[in-house]
Amino acid sequence: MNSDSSPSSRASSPDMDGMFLRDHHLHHHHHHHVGSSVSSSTQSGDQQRQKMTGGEHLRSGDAKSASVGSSSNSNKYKLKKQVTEEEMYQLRLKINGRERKRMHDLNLAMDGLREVMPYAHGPSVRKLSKIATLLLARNYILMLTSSLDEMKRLVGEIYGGHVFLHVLHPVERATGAHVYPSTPFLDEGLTGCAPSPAAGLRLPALGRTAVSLHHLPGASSSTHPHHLNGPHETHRGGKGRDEMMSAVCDRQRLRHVMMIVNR
DNA sequence: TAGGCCATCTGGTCCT
DNA sequence: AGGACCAGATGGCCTA
Repeated sequence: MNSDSSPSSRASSPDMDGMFLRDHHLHHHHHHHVGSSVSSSTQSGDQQRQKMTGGEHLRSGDAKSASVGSSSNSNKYKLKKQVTEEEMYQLRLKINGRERKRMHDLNLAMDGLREVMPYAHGPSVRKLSKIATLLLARNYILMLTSSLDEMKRLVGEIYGGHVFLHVLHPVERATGAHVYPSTPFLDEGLTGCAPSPAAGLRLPALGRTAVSLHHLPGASSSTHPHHLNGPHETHRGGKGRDEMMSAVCDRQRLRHVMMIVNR
């Protein structure tokens, strides 16, 4: 399954069963055979299967053949040796299929996360990348946590401290410093300007695909399709927080808040 | 065209 | 032993 069903989706994914073995995988110890691997990616499944089951298909780098060679039990060795190439082919297909399913499930979970993220959804909006989704989610959680804490403090003040429930933010617990999301959800993780070292999300080493911070949706530009800033404040005491406070002052909503707090 | 993002395959490791 | 998980490698698609 291709999880990209949005405008950002690829036009097509290679035939799954057909690409179970690329040329560069057959030549596992000879990576960077660019020329041959390019053509192999367009081969049909039958063509690749023929390679796999052909005379020179099993290199020492192959997992199963390697396990055969490393076996210390001679009987086991003979049994392993009897595994036919067809069986190995089927096993490879099976393993690849499991891995595909695992990644698809991961992508489904990522889609579920995107659905609850505060950014523009829609068919005309490019969906968040995986890294952007995770960074946004983290900062969104941080913001919600501190907002909840502030609501509870306000409720406590209104009721003369009788219902004062100060829930320490995880970062506060770790550092003793009070935490407010001073930047848009995504911005914090992207810039590394987290409230504290404990909260700072360091960008992982992304290999050849280094993330361009300024290109991530909503990171800085308000003209980008994703407005992560949206109705949420960009700093302490911003518009979003004012709205929240006014909402809390609404008597009906205050009752609702009290129900939640005292639950 | 380069860079970003992604899907897929693969081999290794860990767990049940 | 088999499955889950992970990271590396590779090629395809898209966009600035």
